[in-house]
Amino acid sequence: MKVEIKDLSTHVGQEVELHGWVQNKRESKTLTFVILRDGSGFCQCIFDLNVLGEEAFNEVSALGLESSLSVKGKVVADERQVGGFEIHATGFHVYQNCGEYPIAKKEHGVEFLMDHRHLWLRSKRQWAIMRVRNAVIFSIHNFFQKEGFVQMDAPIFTGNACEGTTELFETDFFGQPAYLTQSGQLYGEAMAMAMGKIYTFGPTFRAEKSKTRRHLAEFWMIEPEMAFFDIFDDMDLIEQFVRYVITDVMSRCKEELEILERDTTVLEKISNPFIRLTYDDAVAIIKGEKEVNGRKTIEVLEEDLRNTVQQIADLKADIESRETAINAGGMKKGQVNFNLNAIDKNKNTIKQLEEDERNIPQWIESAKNFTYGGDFGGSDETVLTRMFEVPVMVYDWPHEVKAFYLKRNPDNPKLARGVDLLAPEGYGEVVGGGERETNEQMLIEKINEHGLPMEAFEWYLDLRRFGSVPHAGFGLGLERMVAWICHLPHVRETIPFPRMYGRIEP
RNA sequence: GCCUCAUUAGCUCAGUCGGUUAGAGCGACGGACUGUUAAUCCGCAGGUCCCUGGUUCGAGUCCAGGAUGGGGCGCCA
Repeated sequence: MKVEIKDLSTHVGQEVELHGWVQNKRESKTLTFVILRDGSGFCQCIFDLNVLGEEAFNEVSALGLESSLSVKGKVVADERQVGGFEIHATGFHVYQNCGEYPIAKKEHGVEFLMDHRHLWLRSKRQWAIMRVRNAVIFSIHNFFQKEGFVQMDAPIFTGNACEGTTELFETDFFGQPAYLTQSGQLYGEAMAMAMGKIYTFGPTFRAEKSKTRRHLAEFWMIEPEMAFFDIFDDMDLIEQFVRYVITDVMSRCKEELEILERDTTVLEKISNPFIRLTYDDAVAIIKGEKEVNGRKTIEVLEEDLRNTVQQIADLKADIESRETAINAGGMKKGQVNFNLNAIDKNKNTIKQLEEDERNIPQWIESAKNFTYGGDFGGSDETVLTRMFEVPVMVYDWPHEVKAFYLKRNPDNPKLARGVDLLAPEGYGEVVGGGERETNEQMLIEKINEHGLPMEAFEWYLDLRRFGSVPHAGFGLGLERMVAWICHLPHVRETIPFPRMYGRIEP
């Protein structure tokens, strides 16, 4: 009977047939252990010389990693195994025995792995990440659907740079210049006026030459837009939404998060209320004028820097002692390998820590010198979120630094009702949104101020001419959300084939 | 666009003050051993030291320029 690995628990004691690839293999004289992966899971299959006979046994022993095959055998429960089951093979069919597989069972560099992304996706960590991504997408749809939102799609080709700020990819649309969308936001507003509550879910393109762990040139964004919502309704929804998605994904991806060695106690903090700060309060905290739990940002950062320096020293001492032990001789080869591996790992960690060591002083300077009125930089976000265990929402921004379509605070027209949700653990801005300007005249002023072509916004202004209502929305960066949930060092691992500055293949 | 770090075997990395024939581990391959989970043992193969130019009796090593990549800033989700 043909079954998938994920369903083995319902077939204990039965003869089944699995189809998959050799994820790993260990051989001995009479037994060969193959970790088979079929996309749904991993399962050890045991091939016994005495069961299969010499010819068949030699064939399976000779299989290279990622060879494809089907295996017939009996399902046996075994607690020691990943997934809890193993197969005692009675027969098999090889689809292809492949040669040396490029991705070895050891640490690889980023560039090598990115060049082999089409194969890297098969590895266990990537498998886990892609399943979390899938779960996040599923949860997002679940949340909005149960809340009565209608999913609608914004166009990907646009005729103009709609927000006028970022650089866009230009393309040819039947002889006219066109751009790949940087946001579905404006179209979302039009759709919300038709349906009440909508959300878009699609790819977004930014032509910025960003080289950071948070940026992609092509990424997926979820943009809900709600009629009759103000900034506070918006923040309530953001909080509810983010909490729902994370809680749901944690419960459905236990195995995946375990593979990723994600410390979920940090994620569980999501059940506590999120921090809400006005821009003014956030600036005071960043600059160290206001304490959080009796501590100032600069002190915390300086302590982080000292810890980093200490960690580097500790790791170097560890490397040195291992090297001394190896050079002293008398060590078994296996032990030597183990120590060499540990040294390699430590050296990699040191490289990362040394980058922190170079960056943290810059962040401290940037925090000290932050001038009121400016937008937050990546480092300011890191500094601010470093002070809290839960996501932080910052709202009421100086209107100059935010998009033209944001509504002004009626009590203080210098402030725009935008809100950013900053994730903990250095993941930065995961959500950006706010209440939209409803006043036609204010919008016209802003469009002129930004030097945008008025004729391209006539349709948008119509939304304020015909039944204008308070409304709000936000945009969630899918990849940043996945990176945060999985605790990944870079968003490039959260999308099957990342498109970023300097990377268009594979 | 700016700052910073890097580039040596298929992969991960050593390579001292500029010195003679460039090393290790992993992987691969051949063999021994083993209910194994990246920690057994022996053997074997494997190099355009990123590119160009310069300094020098001599450059993987020093200098200049370039390419590619990592990270940070700006920009943003």
